[in-house]
Parts: sequence; C-alpha cells; structure tokens
Amino acid sequence: MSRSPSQAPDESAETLPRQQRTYSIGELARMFEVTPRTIRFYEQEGLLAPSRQGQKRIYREKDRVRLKLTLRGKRLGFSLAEIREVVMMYDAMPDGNARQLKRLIEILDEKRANLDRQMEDIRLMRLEIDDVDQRARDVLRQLGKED
Amino acid sequence: MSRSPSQAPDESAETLPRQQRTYSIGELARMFEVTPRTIRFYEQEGLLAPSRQGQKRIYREKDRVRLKLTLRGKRLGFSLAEIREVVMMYDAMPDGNARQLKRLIEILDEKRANLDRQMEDIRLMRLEIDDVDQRARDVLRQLGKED
DNA sequence: GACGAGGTTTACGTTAACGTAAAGTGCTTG
DNA sequence: CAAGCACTTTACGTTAACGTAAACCTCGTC
Repeated sequence: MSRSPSQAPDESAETLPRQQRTYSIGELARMFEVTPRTIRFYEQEGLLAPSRQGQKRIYREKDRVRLKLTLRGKRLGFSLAEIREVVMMYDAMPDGNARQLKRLIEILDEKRANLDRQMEDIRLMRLEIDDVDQRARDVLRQLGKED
Repeated sequence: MSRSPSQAPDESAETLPRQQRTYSIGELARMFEVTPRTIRFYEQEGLLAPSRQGQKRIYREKDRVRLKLTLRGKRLGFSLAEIREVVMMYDAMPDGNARQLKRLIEILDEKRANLDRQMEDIRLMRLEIDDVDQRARDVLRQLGKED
C-alpha cells in the first residue's frame, strides 16, 4: 500500500480546501443518501455536468452544491424540469441579455410566491397535526383511566 | 321551470348552513381547480367516500374538507399513500385501541419533523432565490448603463 | 492471474397520478 | 322528441423519476 491516488474518499479529503476537492459518484451518493443511478439520471437531465477522468466522472464542489440544491428542490415537490429551468438560467446569467434576465426575475418571483404558499400550507398542516395529536392523546388517556 | 332539485350549484347553496350543503363532483372540481377525474381517482384510492343519490356522487362538507387537506398535502409533496395513512387513522381514532393510537402519534411526530425540514428547506431556498434575483438585477442595471 | 470493489453504458421495467376516449344514463328545455 | 348538459363506468395511454439487470472496464490486492 503505497499512496493510492484512486479509491478511498479521495486523497484530498483532508489536505485540500473544499473548493479543490473532488468526489466520485459513489461518495456523493453516500453523502446525500441517493443511488449513483439517480446522480447519473440528473446528469442526463442536464442538471449536472461533471468532468471526466478517462471514463470516470469527477465531481467538483460546484457539482456537489448543484446536487444539494436539486435534492432540496425535490423535497419541496419541484419537478426536475422546474429545477433545471432555474439552474440553467442562473448559469446563463453572466452573459445573459436583458430579455433573458427579466424572464429570470419573473420566474424567481413565481417561485417565491410558490414558496410562500407552501409556507402557509405547512403552517396549516401543522395546526391540523397538532390537533389530531391532541385528540389522540386525549383518547389514549381516557383508555388508561378505564382500566 | 318549477323548482329543479338537481342541476345548479345545489339548491341549498345559500339557504342551508355549510354543514348541510352538498356538492356535485363538478362543483368541487371547479372549486379546487382539478378535474372530476382527479376526484374520482382519490375516491378509488380510498381518500374520499361520497354517498350516492342513485348513481351520482354526493359530496358533503366532510368530503370537501378531506379533498382540501389532500390537495394541500399534495402541494407539499406528499404521496397519496402517505396522506391516506394519516386520514384513515384519523377516522379510526374514536374506537382505536391503544396500540393504534400510539402508532398514530408516532406517525404524526414523523410528519411534524418532516414539515420542520421542509420549513428549513424553504427558508434556504428563499435565500438562494433572493441572491440570484439580486445578481440578476445587478447585471441588468449594468447593461442599462452601458448604452 | 483471479478477484473484488468501484466504475461504465445500454436498455428494458416499474410506479404514481392522473389524462383521454368511448359509450351509456338521466334530466330539462326549446 | 331531439338536443344538450352533467354525470357515470371501463379501459387503455402517458409522463416523471428513477430501479434493475446485463455485460463490460480497471484498478489494487491476495
């Protein structure tokens, strides 16, 4: 065993700063508790674009962040298409023309409105859950007394 | 035209209190902006159980509330199966045994934890969106100056 | 040099949540 | 009574988001 550059969480795991670290597909998969298949699928859908080292995919910090954002979006019920829409426009920003930028701002506004609605939904849902919970505990307490 | 009991938003629309009103499938569909097909599908999945008047489905206040909760759950990304799980246990509550009730309380706890995570996700997502938005506006402003 | 752990491509399978089309019922309105 | 709605059932179609299987490569290791 003499300094294996491959295998293991990447030799740079501790020595290099985050920005220069790289990840294998398996590593990322474990970090986010998804399968490699999922990550490849996201690439196919244009959400990730890792570089290659021979045949193998090499993921950098940027890719990791993207994956994180993608999964967060998923947890909020967004479709991959929606997520891609924003992500791609974000990337196109630097050299974007005015029309594109305005469109992006519009989309962001919609997303924000959407998030606000979700926020409210969560609030209401919590109230219901708390209510059901309270009732359940009440009934349970009654059952205890009857013995 | 002599007092038609069928057709029209239900004769009780204004005269009866909410608790006694009934709805046709079309009415509900319009109220929540879904198709009748969706409502029938939810019934098939055990989320709704309207009574019948001959062949036609009759929805009462209880059904309307259930549909509302179901759609709210959907907006939050829950599957119909998850939603049904809670809804059915809720209905089974009154005569539920201790074990079932404890299980229900457990599930509710999970749901709550889930909602909390979503809340945090939304917060983070908003921050990102605000950030992207700010950048977009900056770039846009720069473009304006260059003319 | 066999092998096991990771990685790769290709391609077909699966599940949830409806959409869509066809064919029929029941009422009321011109 | 024909037309037109609103409703019904049955059944096949569709899309998103992966799962799963097969067949292959490429290391470092025993």
